Amino acid sequence: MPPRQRILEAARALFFRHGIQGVGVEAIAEAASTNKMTLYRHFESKELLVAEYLRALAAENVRVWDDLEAAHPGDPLEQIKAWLHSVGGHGEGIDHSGCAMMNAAIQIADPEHPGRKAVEGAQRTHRERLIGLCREAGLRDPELLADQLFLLVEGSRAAYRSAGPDGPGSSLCRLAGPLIAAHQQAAPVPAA
Amino acid sequence: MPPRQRILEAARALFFRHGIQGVGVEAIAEAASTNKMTLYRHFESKELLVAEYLRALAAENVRVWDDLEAAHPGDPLEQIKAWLHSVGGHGEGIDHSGCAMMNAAIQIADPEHPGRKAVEGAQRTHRERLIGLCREAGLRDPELLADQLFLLVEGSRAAYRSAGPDGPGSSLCRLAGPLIAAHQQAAPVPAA
DNA sequence: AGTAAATGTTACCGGCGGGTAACAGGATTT
DNA sequence: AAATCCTGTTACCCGCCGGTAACATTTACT
Repeated sequence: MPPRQRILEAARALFFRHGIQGVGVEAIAEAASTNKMTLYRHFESKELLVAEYLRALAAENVRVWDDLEAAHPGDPLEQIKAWLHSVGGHGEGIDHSGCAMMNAAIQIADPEHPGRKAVEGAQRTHRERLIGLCREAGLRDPELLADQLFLLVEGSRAAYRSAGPDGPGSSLCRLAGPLIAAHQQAAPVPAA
Repeated sequence: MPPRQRILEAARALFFRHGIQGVGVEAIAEAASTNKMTLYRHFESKELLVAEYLRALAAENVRVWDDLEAAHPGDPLEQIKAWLHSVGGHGEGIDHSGCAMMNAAIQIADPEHPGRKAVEGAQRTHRERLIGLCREAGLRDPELLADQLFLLVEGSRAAYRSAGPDGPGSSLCRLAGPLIAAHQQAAPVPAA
């Protein structure tokens, strides 16, 4: 396996565990079974390494969506549900890329950091894809529902960090289910 | 104003702008119109300063709830709506303490950090208070609705960081409104 | 084989950040 | 006025971290 890929993989694992600012380049190189020098032959600086790490994260994020589409072709509603299940459950097989994305968005305070564009772009395409799926599924108020689900998922990730795996974020499907069901009805919610 | 309070206030401002790891003790002291030495006479270490900063944040968080209760006595539903409005809108007058709480939860990777207990406790009481209000308001499925609102708000804060003030987090009230309305009906949501 | 490219190794630099020592000045109490 | 407490100032230590130089080593290509 080429060292560049090993470095990105090691960076990913360490960034997720200790935070972006919490890990030094030397630790990354060591975890990648190489040294600082070769790291700097592949990446100009730590900033750009972080940026590329985030781009890779974004790429994997869309890959998750593509896999879901391949698993449930022509069934957008099932894709949404499968996605909720893949980010909301606990145990193994969970997609943590979105969570890592959110961590990066918070840990990178500098608005000029090259990684911020990657994060913002990923979140944007993420949301648009969700809106598209809600629309394809023929759900009422697709934009509204998509934003609700989007925030629910982001909140679930945040709660995972602050309340642990047993917090309110663990029951994403239970929380999102009635929301989706409410948008499957033909009539809008009656006013109070 | 006593230096201890000035330091906490300066720390709060700087932590919010540049992140906890992004600001050094010297910058905090300088922003508090004092120096590093007096800072260390009031706080054993940066870790403990952070912990106390988070405790103060948690205290202000419950104060916000108390203010809401005082503003709408005996009307839990209005308290909830006012709270959503205070964290969801943009411009001035927004409560950023919860957002700072979430930032801290993500920026502090070390599970042994003394500030983590403050964060976890704050989130717990926060959620419990929300559940209590939903129950008092006579809403259906108060725990479910409370968790939905909780995640929606957390997600809104996260989106604020990754998508800016005009992202999906800006329309919290619009997103949460139908959710609350759905729980005001007597009959449960019909199965699909 | 021989050459070029990529990798490994060591040592180093400069800066910064957390934390402390020692002393000087100001305020308060009795 | 004396003693005490709190504050301000300066200087310093140590370790880490981002980044680089120089050279040795291996790999790969032809």
